[in-house]
This record gives sequence, structure tokens and C-alpha cells, in this order.
Amino acid sequence: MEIYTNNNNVYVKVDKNSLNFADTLDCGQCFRFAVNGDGSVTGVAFGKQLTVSQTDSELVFHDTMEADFRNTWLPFFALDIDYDAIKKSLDFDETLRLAMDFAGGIRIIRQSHFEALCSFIISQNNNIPRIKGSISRLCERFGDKLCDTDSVYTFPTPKRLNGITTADLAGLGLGYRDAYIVDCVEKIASCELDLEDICTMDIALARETLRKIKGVGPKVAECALLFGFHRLEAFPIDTWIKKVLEKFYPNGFPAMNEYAGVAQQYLFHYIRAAL
DNA sequence: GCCCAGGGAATCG
DNA sequence: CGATTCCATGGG
Repeated sequence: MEIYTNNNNVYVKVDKNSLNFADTLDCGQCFRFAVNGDGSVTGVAFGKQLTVSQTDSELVFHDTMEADFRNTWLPFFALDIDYDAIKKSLDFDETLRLAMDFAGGIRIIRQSHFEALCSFIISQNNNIPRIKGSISRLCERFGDKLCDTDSVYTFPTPKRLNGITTADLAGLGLGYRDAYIVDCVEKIASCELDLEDICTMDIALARETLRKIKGVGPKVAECALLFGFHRLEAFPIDTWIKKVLEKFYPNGFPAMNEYAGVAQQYLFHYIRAAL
């Protein structure tokens, strides 16, 4: 990867067809980034605010030190993963080829385990604008303010949320999901659940463990594994993917392998645009 | 098994 | 335009 720094920015040479930042950050896998009027994207992750812009040939990480880029953003955006190889492994199927032509710039990012888990608990039976609003208010109420001038807040830690009740979550717009967040926080506080342990479990045990949290069913567990624990083989089946499976794969999905979750993302955006 | 629990967005009539 | 449907899970 070709990297250089200039004027407090970090520049990374990347072909936009191979990595599309706006698509990656606005595809429903994370809820704290938004596309700006000029096409750049701004958001918060791992306690840092970031603005990225992209041309056909490079990414610009604004006001970013090279050390922060290497330690935080390079792993966060999975720039160490060879997506050309992943896509090549999915190239055997015509529908997948069409989906990759359409959404092949998306990649699965490495979010905070806890933030992603909470986010996908909140996401159930819900829509993206409302999810974003709920999470934003959760951060405002319980997160740390990042700077004095802007209203930018971190996602709260499990420790910060320790001891909360559903009453503390009132007004955030979580609806009945408030009790699920309380249960998740309680299980972490009591050490019944250790999110670091999930990372090293085989996926069947990881699923089973996550599903002990109230409000975590098959769909939310799979989303948490794919988007929160970077388990690229996890395959969330929501209403859109059901349509894909019925329409294109009545005899079974042929790419149920180590990159099934990546394929899922391509197909999800393909079907939503195509129908 | 069935209905209900927020509420905003998408879709329908 | 207003009315209906959608969404994923657990509890009664």
C-alpha cells in the first residue's frame, strides 16, 4: 500500500472500484458515519473523529497523523485485507459477479465489539435513520465529549453503562430494546459475557454465547459477528437476503464459505437497488 | 401459536 | 394526502 503524508493529512493510493468509502460507511454496517455534502465522510470510532475524502485514485484522511492512521484507521478500515483475492473467490457465480459490479467497493470494517453489538441490538426491527438517532443520543448521554467546541461524543464503554436501568435510557428512542441493552451491559459487568473471548471462539460457540443476551436472536448475533467481530464467514439473513435466496438461490447459496458475509454485503446492496 | 411492545420510514391506496 | 405495512425478538 502506497502512503504519504502532507499538510497534516494521510494519503493512501487506492482504486475507488476496489474500495468505496462512502459505500462502506453508509451501507448499514456502522451508524456513526455520515456522508457530507461534498462527498467526504465524517464520523467517530475508537474515541477519535475522522473525516475521509476519496478521489478515483486515493483516500485522504484529514488532520490525521501517520501513527493514528497505522494504529487505528488502517485496521479499522481493513486496509490490510486483500479484497481482490476475496472477490476472485466469489467470481464463480453470475449473480455474485453482478452484485460485485454494483457494490464491490464495500468492505467489512473492524468496529469496536461493544459498540457494534449494542448497535445491532438496537437495529432489530428498526430503520437506519432511527437507529442512528438512538445511538447518537446514547453517545450524547453517556459518552465522553471529544472536544470543547463540537458536539462530538464517544460511544460509551460497558463500564460507563454499568448499573444503568431502562429508566436511564428513556427518551433515547430505543423503544422496547432498552431492556436488551441493560441485559447486555449486566452480562458484561458480571463477567458472564467477555467480548474478547468471543473473538477466539469457534463460530458456533460464539453464536450460542451471544444469543444468551436478551434481544439477540439469529439475525442480530450474525450481524454482531460479521460487523463487530470481523467474522467474515457470518451470514446475516434479513428480509432482503431472504429475497435474494428465494430469487437467485432456490437450491441453496453456493458461497457459504469463509467469505460468505462479504458476499452477503454485496448481495444485500445489489438486491435493494435492483428491486 | 398469537399478539404485543417504540416509532420512523417505506409503501400503498 | 392519510392509511397501512415493515422490521427481529422475547414475554405474556
